[in-house]
Amino acid sequence: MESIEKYRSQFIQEWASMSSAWGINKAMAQIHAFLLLHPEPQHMEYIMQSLAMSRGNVSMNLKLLIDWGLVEKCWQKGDRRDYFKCEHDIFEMTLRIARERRKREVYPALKLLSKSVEMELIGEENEIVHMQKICNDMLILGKSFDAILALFENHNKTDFEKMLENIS
Amino acid sequence: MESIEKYRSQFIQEWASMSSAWGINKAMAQIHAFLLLHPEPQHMEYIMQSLAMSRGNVSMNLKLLIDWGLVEKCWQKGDRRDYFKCEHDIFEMTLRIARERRKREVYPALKLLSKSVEMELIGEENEIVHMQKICNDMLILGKSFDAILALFENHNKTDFEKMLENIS
DNA sequence: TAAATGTTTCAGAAATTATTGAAAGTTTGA
DNA sequence: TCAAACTTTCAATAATTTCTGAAACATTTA
Repeated sequence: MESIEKYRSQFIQEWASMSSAWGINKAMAQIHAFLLLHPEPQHMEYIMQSLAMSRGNVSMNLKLLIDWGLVEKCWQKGDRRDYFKCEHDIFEMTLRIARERRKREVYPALKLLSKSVEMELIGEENEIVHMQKICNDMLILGKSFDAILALFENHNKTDFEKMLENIS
Repeated sequence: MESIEKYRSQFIQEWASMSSAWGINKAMAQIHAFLLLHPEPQHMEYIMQSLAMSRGNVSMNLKLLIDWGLVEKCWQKGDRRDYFKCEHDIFEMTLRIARERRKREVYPALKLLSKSVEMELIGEENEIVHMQKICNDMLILGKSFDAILALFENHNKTDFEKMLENIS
């Protein structure tokens, strides 16, 4: 008969240890997992205490999570403190992550590639043709992935499940 | 009539500046872009000089690129130095990146989620049910993405293009 | 309006990651 | 077998990123 806190913090630690491979910082991953695993909204004091993290760090990373659309503020009546709740629907959560990554990571890459493809170069034929081909190929594949993500963003869970059935 | 070197290094710099958002280190991104944009294999000395990077750094990151399956060593007859060439087929390159990321990032996450779902907990009903549900939902969605990646890995470019046509 | 309660910001400190360069290691061919 | 040519490793250093905590800021209510 172990307490749930123990399993929760173990999960949070292990989840956060993978965060750098996924390109997000550890504190952000911890706070997100913490809110995800709690059924009810939590306030800052309790997050700070549970994760042994400074007020500044919690505040900054909650703000980042809000920017990503993964967490929002809410209030409990009779309590002046801000509470924070996260999206508990995993499909919806994934949609939001996909949307942000598309905006922050995919789009700048496509922009650089388009610019490179459009650039008109003269001289040293072989190498230029090669560079243009590489950029063009990356642009085409990049656009395909972008299209897949856009599609994912604009469909609901049922559509996605149907697509998965068709695909396999 | 500008020299191609200028455009090449500009591309390499801008591409590498996005690397941290994609979770890979700058030197690795630079070397990969450098080899990608050169039609012929290159040796270490030239990479070091072109990217103004130390021997150790180039050596280490070439090794990492080889581990990722993105670069391989080759030789030119009459020359004892190692030359390095990268996969120039962008679709094949993407396949290899997908395969590695699946192995390094997706699989450990699925493993943790499975472990958490299988864990038998007693007491504090509400919170446990919630935690199990979240882990289970993440596991299901994670498996779907893993399946999509696996599918991508096992098909060729033509299959992929067909899928894209059907999907839109 | 002022005290109480709560939140955000930000400069400096700490931790983490990346980079260098020189020494050790390896391979080749005379 | 030895020297020449080249590559790898790794301890020290540098750069970057993250975190802290205290001060500034904001809001509420008596």
